[in-house]
Amino acid sequence: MTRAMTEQPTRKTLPRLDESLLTHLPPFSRLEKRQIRTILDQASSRRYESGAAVFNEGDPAERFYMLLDGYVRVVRITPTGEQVTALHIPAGQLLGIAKAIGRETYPATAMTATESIVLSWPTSLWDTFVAEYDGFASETYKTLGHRVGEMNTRIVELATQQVEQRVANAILRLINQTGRKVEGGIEIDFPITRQDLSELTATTLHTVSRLLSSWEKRGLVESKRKRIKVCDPHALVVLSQG
Amino acid sequence: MTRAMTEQPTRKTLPRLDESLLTHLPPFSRLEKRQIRTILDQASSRRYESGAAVFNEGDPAERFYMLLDGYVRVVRITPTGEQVTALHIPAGQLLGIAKAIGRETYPATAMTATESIVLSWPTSLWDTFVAEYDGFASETYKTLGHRVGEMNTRIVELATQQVEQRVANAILRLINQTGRKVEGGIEIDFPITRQDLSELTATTLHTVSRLLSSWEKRGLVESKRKRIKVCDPHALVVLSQG
DNA sequence: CCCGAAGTTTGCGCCAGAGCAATATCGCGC
DNA sequence: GCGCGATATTGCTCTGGCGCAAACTTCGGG
Repeated sequence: MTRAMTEQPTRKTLPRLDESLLTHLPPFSRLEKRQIRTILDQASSRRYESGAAVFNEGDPAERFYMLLDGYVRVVRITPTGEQVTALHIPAGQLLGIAKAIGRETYPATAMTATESIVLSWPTSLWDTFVAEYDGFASETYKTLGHRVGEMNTRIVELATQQVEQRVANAILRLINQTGRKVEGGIEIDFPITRQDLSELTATTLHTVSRLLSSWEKRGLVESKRKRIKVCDPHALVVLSQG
Repeated sequence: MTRAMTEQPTRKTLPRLDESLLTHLPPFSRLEKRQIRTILDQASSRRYESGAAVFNEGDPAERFYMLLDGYVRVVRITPTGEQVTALHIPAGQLLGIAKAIGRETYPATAMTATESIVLSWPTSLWDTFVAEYDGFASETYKTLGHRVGEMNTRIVELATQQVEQRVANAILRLINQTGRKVEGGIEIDFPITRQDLSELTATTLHTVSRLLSSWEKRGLVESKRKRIKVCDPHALVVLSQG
């Protein structure tokens, strides 16, 4: 139920950032090398441990971020201390873009799911980015649109599907976003606990554990501590349609 | 469970639109009378019966809309035909703003909950509006931000609250958005069925009916067919916190 | 190598709320 | 004023999955 609050990320400015970090990322892909240089020179870079908070729900939105490497979970914490995961963000996406939707504070907490590398800029630069950099605004809003779609899907799932289907869907989505092909199947390439999955699917870690056990018996998945490998994706898809 | 699809809105261009329709609405409030005139001249206006679809999920987003009067429910329909209400939109807000989030199609269906009056413009004008009209973009994104917040809240509610709390919350939200003060309480000022409420809270009409009956016995609400009046809002708030 | 913390598995009982079904009521159209 | 379809109420049953509890496994640190 309640989870320990993990804390404080070690700040660390990396030597010097290379332009190639950004050139292939959608929000920046239409920009000149020179522009990217400017952007990088204004950025700070930070490494976060796994489980660290990049920003917290309700904090003033002083910076916006680009996740260079790792995974981030966007979670909300209820008055009773339960966590609900609203979204998973893979490397290469912006986060903390409260400004884009006219907010002064972050609407949710962002926690790293693995060790992660993050760039950030002060929110005061947001308007400049939007105005000066071709494609930045439109790509950002595309990301936003995608997230809205995901949230919508999650609402529909929560409203209509059984737990088994939700868990199957969640795993499939993780596999799609972050699957790594391995011997005998596809693995979610970051550590994920039963607890994490239960927060993602609005159930308990017990139920998730039972489901995984049962699937493992049937040969659909294999899982060790914090690792899940899907051996028969198609069967999972069938399950998820229920 | 499944609902009849109601259909086709009667098109009707009203005589001539008055500038005062828009001057006080946030997206247009900073504009000159002259600009508003231009905007109105490009708009078409339409009246929809209660229960009509303004646009459907998946349709190409050819127009965007401003709800002048009435209420609109934004719903998604599952493969099995169940409806899930994602959002309620009161008069004075934009809808169908797929373009704002980089989408080419509408992500959900918008159905009127009452007879409604709607203005619309071709999506091709979107960029012009954003570029030419001061405050239009920022107000739009504020609306969007607000909706994202609502969706988030709904996810958390679905994930953590009991049915009774969800129904109480839903009613309170409707009262806040659209409450009309009447003799002995506050009433939701559009017709809403048990079925509608169940789609809003991801439960069944039976359960909603039972809850309302029980609340009525305790004097918290009074309800007739399609009408709900809250007599003791505070008690409902207490319930909703559970 | 051992210990403790974190993560996982599994059994059991229970209950909120869904499903089913029958009946009652409302209000519109003719 | 009547009849029918849409809406609402209520009783009964059945079950998914949660809460609780206890044991087991894995891993990292000293």
